[in-house]
Amino acid sequence: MSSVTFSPLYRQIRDRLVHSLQSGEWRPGEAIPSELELAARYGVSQGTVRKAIDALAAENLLVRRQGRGTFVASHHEARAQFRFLRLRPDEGEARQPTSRFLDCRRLRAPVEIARALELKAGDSVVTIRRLLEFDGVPTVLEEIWLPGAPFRGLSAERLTAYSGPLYALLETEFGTRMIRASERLRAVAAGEGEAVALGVQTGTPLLLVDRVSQTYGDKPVEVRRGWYLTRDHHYFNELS
Amino acid sequence: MSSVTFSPLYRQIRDRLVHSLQSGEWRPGEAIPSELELAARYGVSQGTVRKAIDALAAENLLVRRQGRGTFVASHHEARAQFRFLRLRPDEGEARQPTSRFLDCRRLRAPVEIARALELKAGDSVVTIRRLLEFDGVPTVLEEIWLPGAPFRGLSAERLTAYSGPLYALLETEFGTRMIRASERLRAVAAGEGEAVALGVQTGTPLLLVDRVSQTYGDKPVEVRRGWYLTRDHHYFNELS
DNA sequence: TAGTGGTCTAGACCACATA
DNA sequence: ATGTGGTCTAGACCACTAG
Repeated sequence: MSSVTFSPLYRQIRDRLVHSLQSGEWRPGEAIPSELELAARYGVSQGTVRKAIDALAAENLLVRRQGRGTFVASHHEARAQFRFLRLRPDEGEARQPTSRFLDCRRLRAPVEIARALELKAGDSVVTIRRLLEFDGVPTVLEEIWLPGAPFRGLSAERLTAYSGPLYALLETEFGTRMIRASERLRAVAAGEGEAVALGVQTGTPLLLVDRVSQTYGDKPVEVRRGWYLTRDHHYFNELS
Repeated sequence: MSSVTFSPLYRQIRDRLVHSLQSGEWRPGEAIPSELELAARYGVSQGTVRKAIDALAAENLLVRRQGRGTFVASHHEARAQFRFLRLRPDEGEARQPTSRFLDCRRLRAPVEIARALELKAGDSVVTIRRLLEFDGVPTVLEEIWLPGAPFRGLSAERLTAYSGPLYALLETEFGTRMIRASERLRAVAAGEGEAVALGVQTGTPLLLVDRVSQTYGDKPVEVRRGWYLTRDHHYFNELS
């Protein structure tokens, strides 16, 4: 086998596990089969399955729980709540924001959005605008873009009826799980619209956060732009 | 052994390896002994040493190179250059900035700095101000605070004579290696000083980055505040 | 060719959760 | 008591690097 093609067994097992996750064979929050069962199924040793699962646990696709089993990660779990929202209060514990939905429309994808979501120009997309409030204080204004097809039933009513994290809703109701995202941050001056929404003066410095999220297979399925008011909060990041 | 105290063998080996790194037994860039040698030294199997090394490689303290050996990570390596500088150009490849040192003074630690560095109020500290330029464009203004004792010989001349990354100099000349850092980001308006240094108008939105860096044993050894001009650059972050 | 890390296996035993 | 993941071992063989 040529060296550029070489892929160790545990990597192949990892990929088959991802395929099972992607196909919905095991759903978020559920346990996957035990290591010994999987070893038997794939005809490899337990150690090889273990290494494959270790890799997926490191990627946060699976969660190991000693004595209980290995579970498919879910945005409904408490530990996942702050993985994709890095804003923290300057003082005190991080708290769950409440979201106020301002808008939810379907339209044809603008060129920029289409490119980021790997759609054809003119394909249908859903756009959402919302305001996140911490303890009643408007702190983040967000503009979200999703491909229309996988989120056909998404509407303002559906969003308003739900109180948890958006990604949890998308995971449960539409079977699309966000597993990774990349963000680009900038400092900008608040425009008219942002200023009104966040209750600050035009020109106030805001943290602009552009995000592209991906699901299984590195497929981009969300584009998001957020304006963060960092008067009493900050964006937290660990470098290692 | 009570469950709160339980520490697996590979974890103990990991800690002994860290101790050897901290004591300078193996220096940045050098190879550590082979897995079999270490297994013999510690009286455990190769597999256990392997797991300990895997953990340290995941923490970026060691770097594995198949066929060659395992090496102590160093800030002199190309792969480390952008681990602690997350600013990237909006267009094109990331390039190494040049730094212009504005100031380097020794003084008694202000209360805030002393607390962050776990010093006694009044202990000696070194403070550095510098400007990072990308392709000649001033883009980051930084104010750095280091404890005085470990960096006794640090001076403006020493800094100016050196052209590489600051952490590489601190590692080589003073034996202190930064291994981890946490950052807090905010958007702020440029004050008089920042505006002049960066060549922008007062009030221009800037990305304010506050960092605390740690060396072995989670000991904080650097406090840094940076003002990032995000006109043509952005702060990049991966969420997973 | 020798030495290094990388993969894979088989088996024993430990820690933890649940019934 | 049972079943799960977690640890540890010993040994065989593969992939890669360097002399």
